[in-house]
Amino acid sequence: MLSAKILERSGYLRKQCPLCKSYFWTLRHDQVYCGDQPCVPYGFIGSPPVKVAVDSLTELRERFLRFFERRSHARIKRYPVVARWRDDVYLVGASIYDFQPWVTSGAVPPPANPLVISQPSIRLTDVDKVGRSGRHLTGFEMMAHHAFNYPDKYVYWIDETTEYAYEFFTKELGIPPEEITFKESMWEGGGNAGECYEVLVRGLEVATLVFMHYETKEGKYVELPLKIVDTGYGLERIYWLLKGTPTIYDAVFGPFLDRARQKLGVPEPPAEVMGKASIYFGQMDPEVIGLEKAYDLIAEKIGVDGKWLREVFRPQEALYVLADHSRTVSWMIADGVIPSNSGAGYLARLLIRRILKNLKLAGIEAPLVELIDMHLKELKADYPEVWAARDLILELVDLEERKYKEMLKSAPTVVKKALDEARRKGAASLSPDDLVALYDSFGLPPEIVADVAKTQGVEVKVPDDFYSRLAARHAKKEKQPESTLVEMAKVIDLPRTRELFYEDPYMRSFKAKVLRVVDGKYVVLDQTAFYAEGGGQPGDVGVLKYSGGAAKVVDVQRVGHVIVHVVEGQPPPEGAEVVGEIDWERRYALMKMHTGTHVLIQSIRRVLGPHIWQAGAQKDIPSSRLDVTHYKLPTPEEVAEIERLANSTVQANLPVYVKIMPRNEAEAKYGFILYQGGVVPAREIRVVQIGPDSDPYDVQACGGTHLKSTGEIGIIKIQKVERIADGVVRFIFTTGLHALSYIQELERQLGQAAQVSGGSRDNVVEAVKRLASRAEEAERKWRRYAELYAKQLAQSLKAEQVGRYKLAVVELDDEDLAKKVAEETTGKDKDLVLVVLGGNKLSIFTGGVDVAPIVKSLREVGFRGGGSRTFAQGVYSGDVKTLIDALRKALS
RNA sequence: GGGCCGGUAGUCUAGCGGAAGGAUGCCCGCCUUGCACGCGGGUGAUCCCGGGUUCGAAUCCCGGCCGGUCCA
Repeated sequence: MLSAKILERSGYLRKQCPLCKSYFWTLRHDQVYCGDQPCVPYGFIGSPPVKVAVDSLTELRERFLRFFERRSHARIKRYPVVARWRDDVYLVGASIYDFQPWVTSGAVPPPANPLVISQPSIRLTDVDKVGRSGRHLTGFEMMAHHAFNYPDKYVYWIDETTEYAYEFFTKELGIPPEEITFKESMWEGGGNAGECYEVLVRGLEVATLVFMHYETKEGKYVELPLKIVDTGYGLERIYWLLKGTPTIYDAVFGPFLDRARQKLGVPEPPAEVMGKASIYFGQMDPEVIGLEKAYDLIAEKIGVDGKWLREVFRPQEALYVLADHSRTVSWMIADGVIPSNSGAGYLARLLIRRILKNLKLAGIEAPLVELIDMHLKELKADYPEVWAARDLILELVDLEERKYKEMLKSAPTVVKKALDEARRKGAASLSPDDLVALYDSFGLPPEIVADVAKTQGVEVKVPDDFYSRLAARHAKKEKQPESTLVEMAKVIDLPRTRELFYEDPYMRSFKAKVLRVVDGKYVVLDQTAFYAEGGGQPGDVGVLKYSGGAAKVVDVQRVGHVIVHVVEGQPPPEGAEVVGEIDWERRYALMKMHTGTHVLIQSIRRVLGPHIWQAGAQKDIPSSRLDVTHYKLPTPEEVAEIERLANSTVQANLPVYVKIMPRNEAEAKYGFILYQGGVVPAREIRVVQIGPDSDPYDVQACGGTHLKSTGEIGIIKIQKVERIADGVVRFIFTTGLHALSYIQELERQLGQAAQVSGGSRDNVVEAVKRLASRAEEAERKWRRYAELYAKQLAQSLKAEQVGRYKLAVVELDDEDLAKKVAEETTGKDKDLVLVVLGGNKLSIFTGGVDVAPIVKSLREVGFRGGGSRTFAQGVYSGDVKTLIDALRKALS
């Protein structure tokens, strides 16, 4: 039982729902059901529970935040929707995501305690229901207050949290207490769990109050030292409740929908029908009973024609999808997501394609860019950062729309091909498996396939379970856990290795003591200057010298809190004193690469735009690579500009500072742009800053070894840019002396090319062009003469009459020429059998003579080969004369 | 990161073990006041690259590269 003082004090009763068996608290003696979907229908549509003047989402959000500020919560700025501080999810799906895992695990203190926030969140789990159910959104704001209770610092818990909710809904919003139901439930997610209240008003869940205090381990609940108040108030849901509109979309996107309807000439939906449908839709799950059946059921309940209902609904649904998805996509792009075929980018593409598909199926023809631009103007006030990314959003949407149209254009051909194939196999239409294959390989949604097939006169039935079939095809494979170099258990008792490479990145040799040797090749020291692989920088190599020998260090890895040296040769004995020497030339080159990477990504960002984020990087010699998010291959001019900017930064010889900072402080000061290299798992993070405090060029969280100043990089040379995936561009570059070698190599090749082409270095291009045109000319001439020669040969060909056929034998080594001769002769004379001999190869060309019996007889005398009706080819062994005789015999 | 599909004239596409075919474009001519259409002729392809199987590979197999798409 989950109880709260405010409920008991106010006279709430605890009851059990006869349908879902949940326990709930209510003031109404006559309330039987829990008040949640699907046990009860919505009761607020057309008649909201209060007449309170809340005119916009902005106002509601502000009232919520102020309400908690007045109750001593610190207001926190919203986090990005892209969860760059986590490696387990792409997008933020709830306000608590902002604090997982570092705060929730207790490793990092929260930015304030208690705090209040309104966090834009994205959830794609119910994406198929958006636009249809009347209440599902892919993007929403979760308004939340959080309190983190530590063993030594208590903030507040169930009683206060419930009272806040009670007061917010009753006093701030003026909802009568008897309208509010608190349903008890259990919440689980992200490895944590706890009891919770679902706050319900007239059938709509408007908030969830989670009391998180368990960790889930092997299916069991383990009490956490930290007790976290995790609440979520749905901004859009509450606004809908207050407005009582037929769907949540009408409430949230009302002004936009009006303008869109006007522009597209889509009539206002009949509010009463929409409202009723929304209520019924809320109570059924179209995935389970099937969408078509759901429509029919609803039509029946409302008392209208099913076909009519569909016609009314389809364009409205399309607009709802447009409104919801376009806001979500805008959030994503503004946060640096580039639509692509993998990663978070795929999710953005998915949403854009869903919009396009729905508009098309509803028969709405309008450029998506214009519709989205219209929406952006509505979003401007609430989301200024979205407005700032307007140009990028529109460009990317336009790009996606064009790609999608391109795909649709290919649809008739693809569908026709699939139909032909199906017919060949004896099927009259496309099977569900065919549809899945078409979607998988070409991205053609089954509805569109059905549409296209119809125009080709074939009915295709789209199965209701299409998407689960698709899922089955992509059944997950077991991911094998990454094996660590050395079993953690074998080094867990050792003290943390002292990291000399951080204390002095320029240290080349050091003295240390051998603490342990595992399996004769893994050496752990008490301290080391060998950098352990991490952050895209390879581990160092070098040597460990000790009295009586030396061992080569070939790799260095972190295992837990110690650093393991992988050695070849006789390892030093445990307890020995060693002198470690690192391969400084290599290491120094890698430092140039690493600092160079930071300079480069910032230069790319400054040239191409703020949507540039690191998508991966590997430092190596002689070349390194840096993958960034960008939607097209940069032009040679852009690359040149990036190089110029990067090298002027090198020349400016900016200082490079490394600071260890508390996570919250660093995030507050620099923002999430810190996390270019991925997740940094620590309470304190290592910040690498290039340039002075007053005007830093670049700041990143990074665990690598860096130079003291950018001048040491020497030079940054981009060698190649390539698109490794949609939305990801790879820069291959080099620095320092490796860059010099590269340039020298280019020069050497240029010199050679000049020599071969007979020009000088200054005019190689001219010389090569000349060569190419000469080659072309020669080719043309060769063709002409070959043609002439073939004609000549054809004319001088002596054919002997054999039976009713003519036989000609010619010796030719050139297959192309032989073909030409054959064209000349067999085309004119249908009775001619032309035999071309070349080496031990033999070809027979005829104009119309069946070659099969000839080949058969030739095989008997050493010929191996075959061919079509009028052509044969093969090799022979033995005497030519025998062969020709056999031929004559076969012909006559 | 993984699965699926594909890569043949400038562009689109057929062929899927036996002489690389069509459409469109381009060039020339005819028709026309001119353009477009129409007609006749011509031009244009290392069948993505490398290896293997075969007498013979665009076609089958293996490995790359590139593109598309779906799923994480």
